[in-house]
Amino acid sequence: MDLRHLRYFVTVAEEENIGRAAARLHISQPPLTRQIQQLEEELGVTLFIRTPRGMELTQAGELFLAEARNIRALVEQATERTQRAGQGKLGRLDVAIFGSAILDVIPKLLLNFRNAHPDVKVVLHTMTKAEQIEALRQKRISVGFNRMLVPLDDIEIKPVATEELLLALPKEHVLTHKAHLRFADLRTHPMILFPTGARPSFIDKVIGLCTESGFQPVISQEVGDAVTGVALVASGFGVCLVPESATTLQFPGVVYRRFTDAPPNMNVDLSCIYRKEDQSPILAAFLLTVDAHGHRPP
Amino acid sequence: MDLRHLRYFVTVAEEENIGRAAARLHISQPPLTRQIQQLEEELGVTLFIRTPRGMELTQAGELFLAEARNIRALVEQATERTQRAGQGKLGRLDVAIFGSAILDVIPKLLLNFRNAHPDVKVVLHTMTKAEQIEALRQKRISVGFNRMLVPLDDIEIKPVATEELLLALPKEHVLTHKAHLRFADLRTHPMILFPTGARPSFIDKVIGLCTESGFQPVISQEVGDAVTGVALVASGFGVCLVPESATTLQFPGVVYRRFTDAPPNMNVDLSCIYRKEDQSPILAAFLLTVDAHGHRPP
DNA sequence: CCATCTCGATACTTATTAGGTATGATTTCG
DNA sequence: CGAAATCATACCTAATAAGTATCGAGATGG
Repeated sequence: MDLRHLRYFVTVAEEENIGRAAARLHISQPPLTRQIQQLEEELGVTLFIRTPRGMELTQAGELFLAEARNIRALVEQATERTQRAGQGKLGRLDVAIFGSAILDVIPKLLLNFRNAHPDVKVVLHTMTKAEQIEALRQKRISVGFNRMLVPLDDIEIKPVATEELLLALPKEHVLTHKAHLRFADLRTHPMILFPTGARPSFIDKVIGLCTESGFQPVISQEVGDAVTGVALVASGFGVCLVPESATTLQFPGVVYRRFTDAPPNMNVDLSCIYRKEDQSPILAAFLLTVDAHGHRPP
Repeated sequence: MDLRHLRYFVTVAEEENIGRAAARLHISQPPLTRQIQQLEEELGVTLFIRTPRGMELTQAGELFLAEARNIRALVEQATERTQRAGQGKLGRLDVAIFGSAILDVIPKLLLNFRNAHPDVKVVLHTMTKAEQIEALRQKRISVGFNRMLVPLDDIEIKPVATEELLLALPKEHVLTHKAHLRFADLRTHPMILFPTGARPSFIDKVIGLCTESGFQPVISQEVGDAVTGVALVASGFGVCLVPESATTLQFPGVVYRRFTDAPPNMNVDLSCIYRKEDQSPILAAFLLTVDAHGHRPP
């Protein structure tokens, strides 16, 4: 039995006449007669009573008509849904983020993507950098977001945003009142660094900048993420260098200051990573959204 | 797209390997490769990632796999159900009965049929003889039960049972105490006759018997059916000739008596009627049940 | 009441397409 | 680096669906 048989059968049942049905199907009458006979023979059931006026469904035929229509509708629906899935418009995307990345750029990105692809279920997973790479390789996720990524053979790195580094410091701190804040001013002030965990990471960027400026940072405390860092700033543990997006965190007693001598390398990247060989249309659509988002003035 | 495509697709998805799938399908590998390509082309969707280790479903492929399995199961179910319908094991049978036929033989018959064909929904309609014939012709019913039927061109009549006529009479009636009740004894006793309505019917049978015995019945009352007749016997309106099956009706104060001189024609038939050209397997199954039921000692 | 029409069935031919054989291209693995 | 495994391609054969012409049984209408 074929879907053709069902199509033919439904048409004959609707027209109650083989000739008219054949015309509607754009074939001639004899093959249609034969296909119906074939269907009846295969089922072992008489589906039509042949009368001199045409074809009349038997009770079994009535039942089969309902089933055939249902099956045809399901086939159409399956086709449509599969095509939508193939175009990246239907399905699921597992995305990994790191602790404090959920601050500014990524939520906007996800919101854009959800608006453009409402039937793609985006599932967020919080993972460290190492966990993200392992999860990518095991295909538990399709995209990860992170900073300070080192190239790998099988993982593509796509820059999403570059953020300037700002200084988070207590409202009453001596540096707060300087007209021109320079990076070298940090030399003697205790600093909160983050994140602990896998290297290289943001912490190395900060230490590198200090070294370039000719000093070793005075480390007050190492913490897990920017949120904790800024919380400690509020508590007077010291100052903390944070990416610009962290300014979303408004702590009472904490202010953010830009450096007036910011060198070109004094910013930190945010990238997304995915398997190089991943051809998933949903990923492709997601990367398009990332591109669209990325094109904004520096 | 064909059901073949679905079958092939599901097999390849299950084996994750075209060669093994081809073996399971008892075809060679190249045509299977082509059919899968064809399916992908028609859908416009990549269903598999080809790797040197085999075929791996894409996300769209996973979705299509679920749909394809579902469709295949439905096709199988549709086939099965249609075949059961074609064998008269599934469907609906509309049966007409007359007022008091629901007393003995017909309920037993219907019960037998329901046990043998539990998935055939039997729908009972109460109709007069004329209504039954009209409903048969309009295909609103498939079978009718009645008595005293006259042959028609398009309607087949199949005898179901022959019942002796008994006399229903009040417990205190003078005839109750006669050792040998003869038909001619009815000559002077007021009788209740039934049914009113289309002729010929049971009433004509009774009048005919009286005429044969050489008298005109004294008509006390004409009523619609046996139930009403026996009820009036209980109320003292007179005696009433009823088919044997009416003895199921046990009224206080009413007794039934057999005639000792019952002539061969002193019984009444119960028949079923159906369209001569009706080839419905459900009807055929029902008539088989009627035959099986009919074979019982007189 | 017979000619005519309608409808499905059949016989035969043609065209399409599924399936088979042989082989190629590529990757993995010992 | 050779061998094995995997899917893809080219080409041919076989199965089957579709087309043409015609038949035969009932209805229809002058």
